[in-house]
Amino acid sequence: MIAEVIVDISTSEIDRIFDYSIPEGMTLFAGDRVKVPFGRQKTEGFIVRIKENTDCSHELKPILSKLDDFTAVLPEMISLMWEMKEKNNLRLVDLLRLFVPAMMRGGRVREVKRHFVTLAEGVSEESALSLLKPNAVNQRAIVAEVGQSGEWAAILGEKYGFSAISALAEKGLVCVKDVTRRRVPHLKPVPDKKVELTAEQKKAVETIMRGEKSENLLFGVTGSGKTEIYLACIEEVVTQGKTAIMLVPEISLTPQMMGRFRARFGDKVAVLHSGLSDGERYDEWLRLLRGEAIIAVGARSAVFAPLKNVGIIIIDEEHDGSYISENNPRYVTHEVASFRRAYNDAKLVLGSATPSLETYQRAIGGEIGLIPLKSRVHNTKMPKVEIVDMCAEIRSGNNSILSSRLEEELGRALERKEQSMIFLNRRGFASFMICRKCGKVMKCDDCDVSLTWHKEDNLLKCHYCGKPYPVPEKCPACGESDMRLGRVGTEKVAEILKNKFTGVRILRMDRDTTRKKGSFDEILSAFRMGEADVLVGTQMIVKGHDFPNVTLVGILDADMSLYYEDYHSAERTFQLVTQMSGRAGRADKEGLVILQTYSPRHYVFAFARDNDYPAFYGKEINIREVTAFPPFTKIVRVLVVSENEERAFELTKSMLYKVREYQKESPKDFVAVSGMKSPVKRIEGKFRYQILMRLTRKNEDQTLKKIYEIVNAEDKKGAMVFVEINPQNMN
DNA sequence: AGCACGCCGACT
DNA sequence: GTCGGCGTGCTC
Repeated sequence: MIAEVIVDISTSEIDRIFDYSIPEGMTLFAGDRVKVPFGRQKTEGFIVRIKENTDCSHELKPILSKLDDFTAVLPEMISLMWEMKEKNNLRLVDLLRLFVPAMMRGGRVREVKRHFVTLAEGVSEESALSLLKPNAVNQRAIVAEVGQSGEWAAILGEKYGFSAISALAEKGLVCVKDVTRRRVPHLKPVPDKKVELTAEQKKAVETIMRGEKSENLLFGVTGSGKTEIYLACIEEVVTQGKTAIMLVPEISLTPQMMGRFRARFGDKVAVLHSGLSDGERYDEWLRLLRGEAIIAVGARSAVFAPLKNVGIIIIDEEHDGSYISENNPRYVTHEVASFRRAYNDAKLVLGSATPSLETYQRAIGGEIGLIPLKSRVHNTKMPKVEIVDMCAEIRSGNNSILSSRLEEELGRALERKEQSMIFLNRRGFASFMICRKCGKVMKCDDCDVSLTWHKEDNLLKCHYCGKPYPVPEKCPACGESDMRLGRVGTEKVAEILKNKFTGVRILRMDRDTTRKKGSFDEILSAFRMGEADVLVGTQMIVKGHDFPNVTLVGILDADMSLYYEDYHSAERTFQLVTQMSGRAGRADKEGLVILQTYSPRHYVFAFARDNDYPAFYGKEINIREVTAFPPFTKIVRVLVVSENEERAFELTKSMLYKVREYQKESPKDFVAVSGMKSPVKRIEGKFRYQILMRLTRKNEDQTLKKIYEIVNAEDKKGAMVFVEINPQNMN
């Protein structure tokens, strides 16, 4: 027999099938990991198929050995691998690596064996206690603690002394065994208040499980009880003997939600997220593969959980950017989930209060089901949102980042001894140009997308059509000469607050203050405990935890994401304002949100203030259609990276020429094609050039295939080429 | 990714 | 005369 093997070396030239002969007496399956001779060395590889014959002309080398005592990659995942290669032009090894915990590769798996103490066979807690003298306090305590379930010797020894354990073992009352220790991620179970579902929730569960659509958008605001619905659906799936995957955004892996899953489903839950150690991740993964755990909860990579017979996949906060992997194997969690849903004939649930335009469009169009949740479970009121015109502030002489209105309300909140959150909208380092007086932002005439400043040639450029514009000296709208590139920092804001309000206690949360592991939770819990009056932070304070004592939320420079140079910006801003508003006044107190902006009349803010997603959607989708942006088109970026600028340039030019040739052949498949330097021209000493195009949806699969062909045919020596579909950021 | 084969400068 | 520089070519 012959095995098709993908060798575990991540290079494009080697990323193809190599045939090996299977030695007599070795049983192997597709998905097994094996050791193989490769060239003059030995390497690990993945079997992707077993077959009878080979097309290979020379003699095959034999497989040396099987690496694990289980099949690491499910047949489903091998199908998924081919699908993802076809759709995204990814390397097969990179995909296989995604399916398997990093720790397994390179023969680094070591099972940790530890002494585990249980009651000896035929010995009950009572009988053991009756045999022990009353003064053998430690031994009696150990017996009581070991009870039915057993305990680790290390833990018992620390509390009661190791001699007591050995004494008990000597008497034959307990049994000490070497057991592979499971590195369980520590999760405090939260009391699972299993409440009766409301009629609305019951109906939602019914529609998800037995409705006509197998994919549904669960559309409801924070506090509308989505988690209850998820739990109920999973419970039902589990009683059917099937498994479940629950996905949450990376940052909102709140201990609360995890805790509720653990409380409801106990050991049946395995968690998979980036915070785990390699060992923990491996153990949890193996429990899923072996069927010891049947519910996978985690961030985007958990969508690859090695579960058979999946009954339901849930993507909570489906609009969240963390569901899109931006590096090496680039993938969109929804697409993977959709594949697994179909493969297993399972249910797929997308949950959000502010769905991505694409998802909502699919729901409205009837492609997937739409389940709206209207009522908030605890009947809390949505906060009042006030929009403050920052240009008016400047005109009236206030040059501070804080509007007088926000300052006033901050003072009041401090007096009332209530907490406030100040959100600073700073993302990426792309700089747009804004007039400090009238708020005019420089935009592309053709694309209605704000222009980005390119440092090298001091030009403003459109990232979608490549058109360059000179940097204006005066505002073209009002003639003001104070045109600036927008940018602020949390440190600065904290400093200003300290000067304005003496004695105010401030916590800062951004990339800098959360670098250390665990500091994220530390800051949040300190704030919850009331150790500070104001929390100043970036993106990361938006999600997750609710703080019952927060009644004021300030959003500084809400436009920062609005004029961020991509077409998503309005959508992102809406999501952000909505979520940030959800932080204010969640309990019995009414909340206030002060939203500072240079463009107070922008439609996003009105819709966000009224909490009217459908209206926002209606407006935004119309703009996308008129301007030919996703979801009506697909944006494709071919990024060329090389240490040699000439090489990057030539390669880009050559591919651009071929793309243009193809565009001439079928012009209807393209909206736009352009080639230019990447906005950030040099990263880590490597020059970056790019080809940007927008494809119409009708023929996108074929057009993409053609683009992949062009890229793959190119001789890429001395350079790297990446093809990105709908890239989130375009540095 | 490795590791060999291959064709040009400073050393016993 | 040889030892070794790392350029490029191949791996079932």
